[in-house]
Amino acid sequence: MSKIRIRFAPSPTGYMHIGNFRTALYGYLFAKKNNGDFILRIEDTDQKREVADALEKLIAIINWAGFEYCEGVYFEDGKIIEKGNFGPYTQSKRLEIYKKYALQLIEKEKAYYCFCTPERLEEMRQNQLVQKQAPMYDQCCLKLSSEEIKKRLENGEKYVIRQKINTKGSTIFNDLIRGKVEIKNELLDDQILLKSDGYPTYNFANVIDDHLMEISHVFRGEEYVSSTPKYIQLYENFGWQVPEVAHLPLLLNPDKSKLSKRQGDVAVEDYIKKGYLKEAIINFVAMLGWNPGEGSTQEIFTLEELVDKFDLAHVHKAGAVFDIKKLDWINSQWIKKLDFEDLFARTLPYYEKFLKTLPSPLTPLPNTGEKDSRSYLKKILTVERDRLQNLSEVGESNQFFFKDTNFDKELLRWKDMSDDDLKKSLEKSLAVLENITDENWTRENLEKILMEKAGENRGELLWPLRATLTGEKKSPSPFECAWVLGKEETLSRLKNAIGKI
RNA sequence: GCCGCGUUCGUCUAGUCCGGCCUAGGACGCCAGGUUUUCAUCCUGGAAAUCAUGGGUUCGAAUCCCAUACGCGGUACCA
Repeated sequence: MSKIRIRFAPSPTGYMHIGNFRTALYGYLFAKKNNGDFILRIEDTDQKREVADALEKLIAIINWAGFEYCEGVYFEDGKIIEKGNFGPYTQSKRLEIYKKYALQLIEKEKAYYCFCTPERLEEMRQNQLVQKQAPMYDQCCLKLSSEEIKKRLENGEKYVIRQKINTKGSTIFNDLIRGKVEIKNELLDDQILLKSDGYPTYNFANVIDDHLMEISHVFRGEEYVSSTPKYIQLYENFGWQVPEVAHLPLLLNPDKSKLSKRQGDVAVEDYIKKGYLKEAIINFVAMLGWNPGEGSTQEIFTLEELVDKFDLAHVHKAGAVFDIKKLDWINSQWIKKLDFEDLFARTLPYYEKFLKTLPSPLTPLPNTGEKDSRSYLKKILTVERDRLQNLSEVGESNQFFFKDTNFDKELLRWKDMSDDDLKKSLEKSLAVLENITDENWTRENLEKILMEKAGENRGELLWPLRATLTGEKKSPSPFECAWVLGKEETLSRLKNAIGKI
């Protein structure tokens, strides 16, 4: 058996569609699992859709996700480069190759020149639609004599090259996910292989490149199922071996239509921006259409585990609705699971962004006895970690760590406490906290000492203290807050409140 | 319209190939209780699928066969 080679072949359209991302993931998993090659090819055959920087961004996402590939297009030292023995891997650099093969097909009478204008094609299509016929090319240019073709070519007339489809019988192919698929050939259109701008269509370039690059397995979305017979005819026309194909189920909107921009975010970049970890996105997207089978109830997977467990037999045939709630849950699981320093490094940008949204952050950050704000942020993250659904929420629900709190006597009051008792409670906290030395100012100690002092009626001591420190109804425990704020800031907030009662 | 593919709790799914262990299991979400001064985390429990529908085969069907319905996809000088 020849080597397994899978390619991921995106178009640089400006962003990475999450469905496309999953195609990349499955291809990567399958290649790795089977010790095969994973290759990145760029399908930039649509000049109208060219977007600046799209290629760099696309490669950045692949790298970010950790889908290592051994051949194809790379972005290194600010430059786009290519590596591998089957290049170029950028289709716009392969125009001569496509032309050569298209001409070969014409010689074999499996393709022909077509001079029809887009206008004529559109009119024809409308007529067919009105007559309730399937829109299909009428093979008008197939009837052209070789002299006429030669003349029009010499006149510099615009042309495309069309595939001459064999419409007899039907094509049967084995889909690795769906099993046998049969499509009648009479339904196939004489599709365009080479466009008038000299670029190939996706349909043509794919076949040529997959063969030339010795791709063994083609992974692509379900939307290509009905085009597959046309590709197979192409392989057969050239006398090439047809690769194995696997058509992946679609990702769906909540209304079951194909996942689209209109109903939420579809770009991987959007999810990164919102603070979803790559581990969570990969984990989630992998489970949309695949499961480990054998009664496994495991929900959280690393990339390595996925590589180990992945198999085509458990890929679903039906599309899967993209449920953001489950992504949120998986993300929160990963936030808890990740190594703290790693998590902090990834969270820092979100903290910095958050800091900028504050109208007047405490400047400098509360005097915590720390040398820099970074260690202060670390303490906050320790406290926030279990509460985060995604990284961009950082800081938001704990703004009191960054700015002064408003004094609200009613909030401070535990049940129907009198002003006098309230004051006594805060003074008691103050007295206790004042006696704790800087080195004993740890979360554990604060909890131990305060719980001890609070005794039976913990609410009477702890509620006013927490409310004083945070100015919020719902927030982390007073121990955590006092620990993060540090001794000096904690005492200052307490004294301030006592003075106002 | 035509063609293709699909259909198990609201959602992701196990089970389907090799019928009985399925009065259909897990997870998210939801609800209730416990833990917590509060929130979150965590723990326990609950509601939630007549296995799209109808027929057939069989002692027995989510599982095999047929039909129907519904959904989605394709039908481009887009990929």
